[in-house]
Amino acid sequence: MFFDINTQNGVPVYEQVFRQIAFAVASGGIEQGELVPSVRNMARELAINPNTVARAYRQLQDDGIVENIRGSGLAVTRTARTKCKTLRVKVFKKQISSLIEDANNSQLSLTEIEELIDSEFARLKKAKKT
Amino acid sequence: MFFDINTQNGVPVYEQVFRQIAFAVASGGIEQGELVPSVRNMARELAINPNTVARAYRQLQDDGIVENIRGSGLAVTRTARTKCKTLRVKVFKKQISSLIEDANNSQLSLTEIEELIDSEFARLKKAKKT
DNA sequence: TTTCGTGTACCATTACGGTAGTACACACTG
DNA sequence: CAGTGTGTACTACCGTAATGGTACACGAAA
Repeated sequence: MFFDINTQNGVPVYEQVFRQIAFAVASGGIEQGELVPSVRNMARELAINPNTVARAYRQLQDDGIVENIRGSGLAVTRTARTKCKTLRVKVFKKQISSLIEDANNSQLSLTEIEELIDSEFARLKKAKKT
Repeated sequence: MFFDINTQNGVPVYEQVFRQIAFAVASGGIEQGELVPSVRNMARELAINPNTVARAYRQLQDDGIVENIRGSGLAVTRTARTKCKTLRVKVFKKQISSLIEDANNSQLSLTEIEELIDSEFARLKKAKKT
């Protein structure tokens, strides 16, 4: 399991841990029923405080991605993979919605916004080919 | 000139002042060459600290929307209206770019992202009609 | 039972953003 | 020149988010 933590980019460490676990689950890097690394192991490996890891794990529990097996650790739930995906979609919807709304509230028409997004996609697709 | 400040929604006060001035300029509410309300007047009117207003004004200067006429106040620049628009577009591009990139980095394909955005637009257009 | 490894709750510390208070330099106006 | 109104720099305070340190409760394993 490879994780890398960047403390310089403004994204909270616990958030990075959360995302990377969720990503590993979604992409099949961790199977259902499997235990995630213990709070302390993970903390040692990443050279961060156990409590920071615990915070990420708590969030994973709140979202139903892992569950507490008392005395053993945290296991990936049966529905985790689906949940990761729908959760991601949900978050994205919220973000895109508020972004568009903001833009529309400050002198950008829906048409203009659509054009800007289209050109961004064109850029990305082109970049991917190379 | 009507401004309303909301201290409960998490958006910094200075940011709200900045946006509302920029919006007023972009929509023609304040003409070029016109002076914006003085730091102290604006502060009194909104019942906030002059320094908070000053911070917003400084940002407006940095973006070339107003300029300092020593002893008189801050005047809307000749190019302000254009600048407001291009600035807004620039900000939006940056936001949409990082949003899409993030999503694409976590199990969402470009195609899926495009579909999500499309459905969001459909929702908005429908909402606008009513 | 004893030992060890789980997660977790609680509190302290730190860092940072936002805001406020004060004092200053300058230019217009009379 | 005197007085008033500009913006601005400097400093300090406050709240909150992020992280770290410690102690606890519980279950598995020997």
